[in-house]
Amino acid sequence: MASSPTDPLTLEVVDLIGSVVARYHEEYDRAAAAHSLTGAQARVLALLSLEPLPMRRIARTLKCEPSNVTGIIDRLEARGLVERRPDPTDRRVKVAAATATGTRTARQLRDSLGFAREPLAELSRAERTTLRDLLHRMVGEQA
Amino acid sequence: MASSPTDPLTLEVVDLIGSVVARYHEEYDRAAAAHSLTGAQARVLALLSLEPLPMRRIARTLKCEPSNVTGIIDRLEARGLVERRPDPTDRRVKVAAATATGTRTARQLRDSLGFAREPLAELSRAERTTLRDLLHRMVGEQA
DNA sequence: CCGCGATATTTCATGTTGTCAAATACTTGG
DNA sequence: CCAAGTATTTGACAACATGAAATATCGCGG
Repeated sequence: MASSPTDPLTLEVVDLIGSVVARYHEEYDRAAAAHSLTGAQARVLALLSLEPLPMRRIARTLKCEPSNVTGIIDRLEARGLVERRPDPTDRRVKVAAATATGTRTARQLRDSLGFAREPLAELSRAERTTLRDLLHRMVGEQA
Repeated sequence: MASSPTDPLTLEVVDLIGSVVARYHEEYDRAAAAHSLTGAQARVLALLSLEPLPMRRIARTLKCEPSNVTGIIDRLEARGLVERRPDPTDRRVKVAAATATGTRTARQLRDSLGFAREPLAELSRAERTTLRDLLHRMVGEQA
């Protein structure tokens, strides 16, 4: 190990990551609230706007119980943003898919988020590249 | 603004930050669960281990309603990790303070977190310094 | 000094998210 | 075909979050 857990520099970086995490959530929830969505609903809608997914896969991606996903999809479906489809190859599974309205909402959400997180604009292109590489190695190593 | 919201490099960094956020939560909740604490409880306990705070200040730091803090402190107090003290200068306010046990728990929590987040060790000292500076500018600009 | 508006905390009602256990429906391999 | 396994839902419950209303206290203007 390159440094002890209590190494001051490491602790400082860990704290900074904590700040970034807090900030990220704040903005994510605010953007979601602008569409009367909760953070969890927005996350699932964003997922489904990429591709339809069976309930189980959503749960695995979110690292939560499938029974939890039922409720979230229920609420999204009640608002017409998502629909449940049968899986032709396995009648047990239900595939959740974003509706046209849902896809549109997801795109607006993503745009407003990308825009809100633009403090990255304070960094130069070269700096953003460096940041990308460092973060990539971090998440790469821990995955 | 230095780049459009849909700039590919910016979007990639934003996605990476999303990964870091997810990973951070996962580890934070796991470390908290090791002490039978929820994420919110662990966060408040960590706060109070630095210095005692009035309920209102806790709410402001957590960006939530004061009525929410009441419940979290209730649960921490029931387990002897925190205590409510009167404020000598204003009898309306109650100051929440970590007990000796609470302080010890908070320290263990912090150590295990620092250790768990040691994928930072994959980065050299110079790289961690660069990362610190970049993150610092990010959160500095947006604060 | 008195009273009135502001502030700190709590309580209550309600909604969302999360867990776990059990029920139901379906698939698959022996 | 049947038993074991899988996908989803349901129900009970806890934590977290908000907002409105109640209570206690503060501080200031008159």
